[in-house]
Amino acid sequence: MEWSWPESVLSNGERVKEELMQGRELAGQLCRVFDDHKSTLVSGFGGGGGGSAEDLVDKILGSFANTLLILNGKESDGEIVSGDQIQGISSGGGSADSSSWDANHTAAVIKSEDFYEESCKTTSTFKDRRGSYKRRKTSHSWTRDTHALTDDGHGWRKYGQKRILNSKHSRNYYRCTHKFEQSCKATKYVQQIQDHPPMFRTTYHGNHTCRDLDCTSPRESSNFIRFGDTKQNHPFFSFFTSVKKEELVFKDELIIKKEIPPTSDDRVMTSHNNYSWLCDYLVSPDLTTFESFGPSNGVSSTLDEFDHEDVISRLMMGSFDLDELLQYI
DNA sequence: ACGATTTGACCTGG
DNA sequence: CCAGGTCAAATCGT
Repeated sequence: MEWSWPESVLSNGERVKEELMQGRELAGQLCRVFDDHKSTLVSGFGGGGGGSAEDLVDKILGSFANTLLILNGKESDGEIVSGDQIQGISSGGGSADSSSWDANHTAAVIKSEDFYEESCKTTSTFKDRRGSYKRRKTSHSWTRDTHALTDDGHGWRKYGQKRILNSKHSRNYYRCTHKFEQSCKATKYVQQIQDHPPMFRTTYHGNHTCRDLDCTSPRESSNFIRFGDTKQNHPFFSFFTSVKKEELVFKDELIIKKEIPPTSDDRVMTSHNNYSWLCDYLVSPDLTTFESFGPSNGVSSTLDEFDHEDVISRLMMGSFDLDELLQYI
């Protein structure tokens, strides 16, 4: 199918290139920052990190935001642009499915959904398909170790519990409260990995695409990246830096509330996919900007083979040839 | 009544 | 084959 980028995109190609080059440069700097914080990758972000990494990510986010806006031909000249606005822009272009971006990233989810759709179509076989799913192969997951079960600000609903081999404690599975209402694909599982002191490992999969305040951080008004906004408003950073005066603590299945000061050393983060977890934040599933040009408009022939995450990852790693990217424009 | 949790069944990837 | 991830009926809590 024939498809071409909007004229505004073509005329702004140079500016796109500039923005991306800046993003690449900043990403390179950020990578060096990460290297400096290898052992304590995440704790360095929050309280005692000095903020340099945050600043860099701010700038990178800004670059990408500007790029996306230019691509949309709706640049806003230095204006602070929130993710909400970006989504609004993108929704005008094509698919209104805010989860499509994420779907393109998470093969397992796609498979799962495909299967589910398939099940729905063949209603005769729909009944009793428990446990029928596609296990995620390449998990874009990250873990968070805490000494207590922390409230991460999202609405979770438990959907399963499992005893894990060679583990004293069973693993609890949670999905986003708004999984069905808003097709939010975020899941996590929590497992106690140590007794004294108690240590819990929470493994997150997928991003929240829901917009409910209960689901996004209740202390933040949006799950969307707020480009150009203060650091605190980045979900990425709020995850680490938001003040959690209240923490839920499990004790023999009894949940008690405990006042604790926000500590960063309590939060150890491990990515299972290098920087992809960061990319998940950098590119919110709701940022359907590329997608808005997408399949419904016939761009799929090009962009389907255009691994968004890979591109962003490579941009992050500074290994992407900008001309290579611009060929897609 | 309704939403959340529990729990055994079920299915898949490795 | 089996450990892990998910489903959904039963149960619980409000």
